[in-house]
This record gives sequence, C-alpha cells and structure tokens, in this order.
Amino acid sequence: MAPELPKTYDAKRAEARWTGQWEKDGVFTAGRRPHAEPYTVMLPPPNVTSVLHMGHALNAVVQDVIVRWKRMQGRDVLWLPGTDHAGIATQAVVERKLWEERKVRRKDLGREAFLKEVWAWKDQYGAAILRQLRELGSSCDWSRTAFTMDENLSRAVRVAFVHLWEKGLVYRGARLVNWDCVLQSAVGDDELDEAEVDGHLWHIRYPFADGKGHVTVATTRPETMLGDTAVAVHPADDRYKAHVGRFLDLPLIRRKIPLIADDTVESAFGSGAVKVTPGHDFADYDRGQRHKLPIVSILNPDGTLNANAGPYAGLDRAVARKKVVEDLEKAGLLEKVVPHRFTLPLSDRSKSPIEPLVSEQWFVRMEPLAGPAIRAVNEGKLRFVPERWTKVYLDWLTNVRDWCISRQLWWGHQIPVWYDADGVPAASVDDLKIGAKHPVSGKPIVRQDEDVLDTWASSWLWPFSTLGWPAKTEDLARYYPGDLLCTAREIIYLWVARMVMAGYEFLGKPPFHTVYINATVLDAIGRRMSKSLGNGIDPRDMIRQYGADAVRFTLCLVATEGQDIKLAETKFELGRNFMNKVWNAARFVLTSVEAPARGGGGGAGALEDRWIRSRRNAAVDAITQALGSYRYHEAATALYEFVWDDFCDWYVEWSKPRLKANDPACAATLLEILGSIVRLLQPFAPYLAEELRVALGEKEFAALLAWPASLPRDPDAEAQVGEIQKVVRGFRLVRSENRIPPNSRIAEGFLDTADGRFFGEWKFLVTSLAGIGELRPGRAPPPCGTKVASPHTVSVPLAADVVEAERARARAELAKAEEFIESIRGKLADERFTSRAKPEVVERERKRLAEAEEQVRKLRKALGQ
RNA sequence: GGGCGGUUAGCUCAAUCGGCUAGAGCGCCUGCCUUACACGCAGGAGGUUGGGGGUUCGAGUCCCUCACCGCCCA
Repeated sequence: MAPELPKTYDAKRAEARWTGQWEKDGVFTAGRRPHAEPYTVMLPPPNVTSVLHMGHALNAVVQDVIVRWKRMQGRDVLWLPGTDHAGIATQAVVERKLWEERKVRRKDLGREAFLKEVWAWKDQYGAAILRQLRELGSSCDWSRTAFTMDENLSRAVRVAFVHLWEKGLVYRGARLVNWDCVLQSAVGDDELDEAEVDGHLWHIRYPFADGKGHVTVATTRPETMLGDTAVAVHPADDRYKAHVGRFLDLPLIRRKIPLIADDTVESAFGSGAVKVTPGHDFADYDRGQRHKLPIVSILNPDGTLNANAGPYAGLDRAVARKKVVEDLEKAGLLEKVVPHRFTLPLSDRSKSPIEPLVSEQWFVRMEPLAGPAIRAVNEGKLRFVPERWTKVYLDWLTNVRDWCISRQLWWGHQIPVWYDADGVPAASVDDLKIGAKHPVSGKPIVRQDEDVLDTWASSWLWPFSTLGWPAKTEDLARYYPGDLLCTAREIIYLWVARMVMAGYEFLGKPPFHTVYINATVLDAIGRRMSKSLGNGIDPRDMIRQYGADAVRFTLCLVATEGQDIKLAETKFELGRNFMNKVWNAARFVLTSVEAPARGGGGGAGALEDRWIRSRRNAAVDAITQALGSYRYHEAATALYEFVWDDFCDWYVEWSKPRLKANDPACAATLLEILGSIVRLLQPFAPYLAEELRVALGEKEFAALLAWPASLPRDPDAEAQVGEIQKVVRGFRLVRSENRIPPNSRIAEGFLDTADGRFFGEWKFLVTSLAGIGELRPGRAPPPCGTKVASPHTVSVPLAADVVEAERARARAELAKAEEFIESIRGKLADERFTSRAKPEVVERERKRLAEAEEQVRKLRKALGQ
C-alpha cells in the first residue's frame, strides 16, 4: 500500500514539504476554532537584527511543544510572533553599513534620511530570524506577526507614555548613566558587554593640603582623577583613622578634597585608599550621595574632556590619560605602576569602553507600578517554573529602581514631548505641530524632544499592543490575558516584571499566569555560547545536518528542569536516531500490513495486544502529565522509551510471525499504536508526524489531530508480559554468554516453572524472541547452561567444554544473591524496622526475600549443590 | 559582601512523598549486516552519590559543616 519508503527518514524533504503548506492552509492561524477556549502565548520578540542561535531555538521549541500540544487538546491557540526594533543594535548596524559602503555618518544624512535607511535595512534583512524560526517548525500564527515599530504598536507606546506622564510617573533628571561615546547615547545594562583586559593600576600620591604627608590611591583610570571630589578609606583602617577629615590637594587641578571614611572601601585592595569620582563611577556616585560630595563631570558626550578638566580640556579621553600620567610623573606623584587585569565594560554595539556619565534623562517612577506585580505572585495569579525564579523576580521588584527610558538615538519611538521656547514640556499622543499653541503655556511650540524611548518601553506592552491595544479589538478581548510566557532568566527584570506591571497598569490583569524560564545553553565544557569565543553551535547547521525534528527532540530530551544545558553537536545524533527509529517502525508497519485494517482495536485480543495498549496508555498519561508541568525531558524520555523499548523491541518483534500468518488483530493493533505514536510525536517532531499521518491515510493535519485520551492500564497483561520478558532475557543471556550467535536457533529450550501458560498461550511469545525451536518443561539434561529468572529457571543444553565457565558465573550470581538475602534478613530481623516502616514497605521486603531465597535454591540446584 | 544553583558510572544527565539491588544516552567490551532500522539488534563491564557530622527503622534525597565550580545582585 505505501509507496516506496526510503530506508532512512529524509528530514529535508519533509521540511520543504510542510513548512510552507502549514502556513498556506492557515493551520496555525488563531480563531479557526471560535468556540474553543483560547490559549495564548506571545513569542518573546527577538531583536530584529538577530540571527537564530541555540538559545532562541530552545526557547522556540519549549513554546512550540506546549502550543502544539494545546492545539491538539482542542484549544484555540494563538502563538504570536514578531520582532522588536532594538534601538541601539539596529542603529549601530545601519551606521556601520553606511560608513563601510558610503563613508557617511548618520549626522551627514540627517534624521529623516537616516531613518529611511534603517527602514530599508529592516525591510530587507529584518525578517531573517522569523524565517529561521519557521525552519524549526514553529507553529506561530504568522498572519499576526508584529513589530514594535508598527503603527499600532507605536501608538500603544505613546498612549502608555502619556498615561504615565499624566499620573506624574514620568520625570526628567540628571543621573549617572552608562554612556557610549561613539553612539553618543545612554545604554542599558543589558546592552553592555564585558572584556577582560590587561591594564595597569596607577598608584598616585595625593599630598595633604597642609603639606604634611600624603595618601596614595590606586586607579585603573587615572584621567578621572580630574573629577575627584574626595578620597575614601575604611573607617576601621588604622593607617588612616587619624587623618579622616583632613584635606588633600588634588594634583594637577589643585582642588581641595576631603579624606572621608566609608565602610564600602576595601582596606585590602591597593593602598586601602580610593579616589572618589562621583561623576564617573557608579560606586563613587553612591558614596558621593552619602557624603554629599559635589559631582564634577569632566567628559563631553563625545569622549573628549570638558572645561572642568582644566588644562586637559578638549583632549580625547585616551590622550588625556597619557598626558595626566606624564604630568604626574613629572611632578613626582606617580608612586608606581603595576600590571592589573580587570573587566572593562564595553558597549555591546560599538565595542567602545563605556563611560559612566552624568546626563539629563527621562525616568519612570517604578515603585507605584511594582506593587500589583508583587501581589500577583503572592496571590498566586502568577507562577514561575522552575519556582525558584520567583525570588529573583520579587527581589528586583521590592528594590526596584527608576527606569531610565530615554536613549539618545534616532531609531525608535521619539519621545512624545513638545516644548515651547521656555522649555516647558507637554506630552501628547498625537503629534503636535511646531508653531502651534503649546497646550500648557499657550506659547508657540518650538521643538519635539529629540530622544527616543528605550526599546523595552515598547516591549513591555507586547502582550497587548500586539493584539491591537489601545484599540478595543476582538483579538484583545479574546486573547488577553494570555497564558504562558517562555523566556530566558536574563530578562526577568528587564522584561517579564515590566510586562506584568504594564498588564496591571493598562489593563488591570497580568498578561499571563505562568512564566517558564528556560535553561541557558552552554557549550560542551560549560561556557556560555558567545560570538567572541566562537563556541556557539549554530542551530541552522544542526537543522541542515540532522533535521529540524531531531534538533527539536534533542533539545527537549536535554531540557531537564533547572539545569543548564551543556550541548555538543553529537547530542543531536540522539534525536536523529530516534526519528529514524520511528520512521523505520512506521515503514515496517506500513509495508507489512495488508489493507488499512482500521478498527478492530478495543476488544480483548491477544495478550501482547492488550499489553502494548496498556503501555501506550501509560505513555499517554506520562507524557500528558509531564507536559502539563513543563517537564520536557520527562515527556521526551517517556515517548522515547515507549516507542523504542516497548513498541519496537517487543511488540513489533512479536508481530512478525503473526503478520506472516495474516493475523488481522495484530495488523489492527500495529496501526492503532502507530496512530497513537504519530499523535504523541507531533508536538516534538511535527514534520515526521505529518509525513506519517499522510502515510497512514489520515486526512487531517497531524497538528490538528486530537491528543490521545487517557485510558485505563491493564495490570494483568503488564504483569504477565513481565514474566515472559524475564524468561526471554534469561534465554538471551544464556545464548550470549555461551556465544550462541543470534541467527542460530536453539532447538530445545527448557523452562522450569510452575506456570503452565508458558507451554500454552505464552509459548510463542517466548520462543519467537528467545530464538528457541521448542520450549520444554523442566531442566535441560547436563551439560547445560542455566539462568534463574525468578521464580522461573531457564536452561539450554550446551557443549561440555563451555560448561565450566557457565558454572563460574552461576557461583558468582549465587554469592551475590546470598549477600542480598543477608541484608534483607538483617532488615526484617530488626524490630524497629518492622514496627516503624510502612506496612507495604515491610511486605515488599518480605516478598523480595522470598524471591531471592527461591533464586538461591534454584542456583544451588543448577550447580548440583 | 548577599542570594541562587551545582558536585551521582570515563562523559552528559535522571532518580516523584526519604523506601525495590541508584537508572538512561554516549563512550567502552563481546557477539551479530537475524527480512523496519548498523542512525541498527542481543548481551556485558563500569558507582564509597565531593569530604565530614547529624536526624531516621531506612538518606543521593532532610539538617549542620567544610571544599570546589557556575550564575545573579550590590
């Protein structure tokens, strides 16, 4: 019936066939089940400049598995994809491109022309990652793909901003920010990179102002001394205790600065005295606040020194460093220079060293927004998986700092604030015209704020702006609030917490009830995968090499709860091998079974038919439960073991002789189980599932088939087959130990057992898989090989010369069993055990003892003792 | 400095409420191209669960402590 099925599963062919077909037929389009309960997941929008890496792949797979499973359970699933505009990253990419190709800077083009260039870039390259997610088989509703700079999402940003503005939660203030001197913008903590650099520690003498003595400070950035406003020591440091309060004469600049005591100073580091530069160091900024020190900023936004640097004004920071060091040396104030390795914060995008710089920025007051987000967790409306991340989330929210939302960029949502000539601001959702009347002062409007908003200021609205908010759309009514968010731990603060805040602030409800934090993917020796290390495994290469299904399945298999994933390329062989196993099992069934003998299932049937159904039912329950609690490893393992061990190794092998005899019940069972496997496989390996359902003559897309229902187990069948398997393994062991090759049949096997069914209805189940011609009761006449498969004993006639080895093995086994008996007897003899342990535990021990004793008797008998 | 996680077979990881002789994949060894699959089949070896102490009839699992590794926050 089935056409030529190739010997190995051709993943590429299946992927080419289905990726487009699914989308064309709207298989993943939300709303096709208008009466079903919705299930909503928002894809964490990747950066529009990004290329799929293993972290994205894992993140997409954990979402897709759940979403595909929910779809099979009949839910109206919306998995909404999209990208964010990634202000800094995208602007940096386009600026670099313009410079490389045309040697122009953005300022040469002007804002409008530059933005045109960015949009052109985005239209051409921006869809790359979404295409790559498709290639992984992600069942997103591509018709609803969103972008944070789309018209409605941009409007959402403005409405949200104005709302916060009107509530008085937006303010402007001077703060120390991470400054990128190349991009000339503030950058967020998440936009920093770190580099280990070999630098120096310069030890500089600061003389006391009264001319008596000096204090030596050590610094990695000597030029910042020009902005020093104090020197700090630990209050308990005896070397300096007496001098705290005296003034020092800041070299080169000749400013009087105090020696202060602050317990954040580490006495053991350097000389124990540190220079305090509140304008250019975060720790010093805090020290400055505590001690009410003035802030002296010595840097211009472009990285040159300003007038506060006195004679060094106008020099670039690097040049200034050299000059400062030279001058200190000349003045005899440079005590020593020692090599020093430290981490330097770099801008992720421009790769230039970050300068902490005081600048005017917009902030959002976070504390009022944090309350509901904290309550959501405490009231059980929001749950983290694994649970321990709850604490990370709560810790951040309870100590939340205000959010710097302005960036000195052009690419992004320009801040909707307009000023009159006096600098009076007004926020507005709709554009205000230059020259029009200012809504606050009534004077003419002269300009819009030039800065743009942090990209997160649109991402935090993602769960509802993508559904049309602030408009009251049908989608918003139907799909908000959503259900699940899957993301990486790094953005629990930056994104997850903010989305929850936004959900409550703008819609009064949290955007999802469950947050699944997926593992971090590390390389084979446990390092983070990074471009600079070049240790990343490109998921696209893995898809090409092993197939999307194999990549997906492997990622699930290694996704154990709460454990980071160490990944090596060869791991994907696991997934590939399993796909091939399923493929071949299906190939066997489809080429061996005559007519599509559907139906049949259910009835009493042969023992092995009942058994495999029971095992299938167990697998369905195990997988369903595991998926329900996001235990991917467990779900994948349950599927793997059911298919490979139960179905392929036992049932399929038992079916071979029955199929030769044209047993219709067997054919029906094979088809039924294969049908179950296709369904259980679908969330993990959608391409293979789709191929197989076609081969099975199923009309509906695999993705839309119903998830198998939970059915009762058949404990009798499982227990009986368990006995049979023990006996088969016993025979196989005798064969293997005595070098009887698998293809040679043993004419007679002997089985010493009290259970007559072995020689009746069960006989064939033993002989077929043990490779035995005839099964006889009792014990083989010596010389023979014997195995105890308690309570049964198998034996096989052997040539006399191999029997001694066989006896040695039996003696070893006997010793082991006797040792075991001793340990159980000891336990059972202990009154404290029998009285305090649960009765069923004691009972179980008694049973095991009886079994072991039986085994020992048999072994003794076999050894002629 | 504070917090979180980890340490189980050569490697990567499992082990539900504390309870069967601690499991699996890879690797290794033995035998097989047995009519779905060598991306495979059958079998095997391999463990003082990081160290020490405690609770318990019973500890990989709970408590204390030490050591080492990783991540996050300041």
